[in-house]
Amino acid sequence: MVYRLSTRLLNICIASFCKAQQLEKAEAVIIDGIRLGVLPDVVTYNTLIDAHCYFFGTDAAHSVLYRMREAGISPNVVTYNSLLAGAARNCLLSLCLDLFESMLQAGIHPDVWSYNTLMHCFFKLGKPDEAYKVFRDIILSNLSPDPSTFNIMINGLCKNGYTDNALGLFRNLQRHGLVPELVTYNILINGLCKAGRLGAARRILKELGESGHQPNAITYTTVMKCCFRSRQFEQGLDILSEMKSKGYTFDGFAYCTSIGALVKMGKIKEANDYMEQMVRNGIELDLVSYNTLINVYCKEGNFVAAFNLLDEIESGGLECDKYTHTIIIDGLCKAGNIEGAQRHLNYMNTIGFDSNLVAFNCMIDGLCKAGLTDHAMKLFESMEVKDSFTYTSLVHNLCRERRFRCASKLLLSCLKGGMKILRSTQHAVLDGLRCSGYTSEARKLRSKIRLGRLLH
DNA sequence: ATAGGGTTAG
Repeated sequence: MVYRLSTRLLNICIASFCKAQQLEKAEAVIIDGIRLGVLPDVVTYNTLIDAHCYFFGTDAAHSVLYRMREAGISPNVVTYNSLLAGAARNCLLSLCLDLFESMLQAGIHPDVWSYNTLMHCFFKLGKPDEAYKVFRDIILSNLSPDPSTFNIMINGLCKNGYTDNALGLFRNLQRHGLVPELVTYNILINGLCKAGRLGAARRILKELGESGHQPNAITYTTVMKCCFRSRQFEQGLDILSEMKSKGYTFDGFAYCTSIGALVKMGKIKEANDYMEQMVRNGIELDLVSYNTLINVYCKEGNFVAAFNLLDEIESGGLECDKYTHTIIIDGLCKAGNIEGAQRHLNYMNTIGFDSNLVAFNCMIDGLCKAGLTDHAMKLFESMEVKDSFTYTSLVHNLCRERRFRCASKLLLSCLKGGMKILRSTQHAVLDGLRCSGYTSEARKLRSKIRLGRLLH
């Protein structure tokens, strides 16, 4: 009895060190315990494995598993679930499947958590059919699905483009008398909104209000983002002030959503206020937050501060990504520093981001606006992938320079690539050709545009 | 455990 109690205490102690990411202290406690005659048990090792998965990855966790077996302790379903979660987090599908296999071979029955994790992994890798098979297995087996099963399903269906199925599953739950959790509502509202189904999203939001759940900060951030995404800026700002006045705590997500929208609206001063508040409140900055802040600095022309943050990212052990570089390049272009932008673009290419389409688009647009159209054309020709942004910048600028035949050529290759381009852009080219006397060219272009519409 | 945040043209 005394022994069991001690092991429990040992495990509680180890769990708190693991949670604080002090794994060497956890190990030291194990050694002390052994010295005192208190041996680690399966819970001890499971705690360690879970923490290793989280902080150091699956390989580290597997070496703990090895030590566990050496110590003569057999893994159980919890052990495997931790390993599965680690593998799923890193999208290591084949590892997930291997773990399932060895679990079965060891005679350990997977539980709902195991299945949920596998399902989530399939969804994350864009394999909704496989995920659905797992879901069916849960239903057909004598395990019963838990609320997370449905949340993972609804989220996965939304993320993979099956919004209607997600909505259907949600309604099915309600028909069976199950009360959806707040998470479920949040998942569905976000999914519907991203699919452009604003009416349905609003309906679910209303139902959430009638459900007895209190919306949380995530609900507010989600809905706010929905408004901004659909360019309903005033409504988004209303939700922002409601969130503030109701005393919700802002985390990095809420701040970044608000700051990003304010920058887009040109409210740089307000964006800066929120930025200062965010830092003052001690929000730990991750890469997305850094990028958001760098964007604010760029848009207010404070490139010293922007580049300082760039250094801070790297010295803090994070790595700039394509967003960081795009924000810098676009910022320099918009501030009229074309040479600086070109320099950063070259630098970006040398460090391996040479297929950053958005950054190239920003550079093209910047060159165009600076009147360096030929330079922009050269860059355009060197690009392997182009999209409608690329074409729109160039076509508009060529029209401005009254080079309508060149614009027409580009417009055609854009349409031939199956890319959508605004009617107003097409009309700019057509009208330009007509007004400058190229009537037959205009006619030809118009019929080709019509043909293109039929084909795509 | 499952939910929310960052970049470009007109």
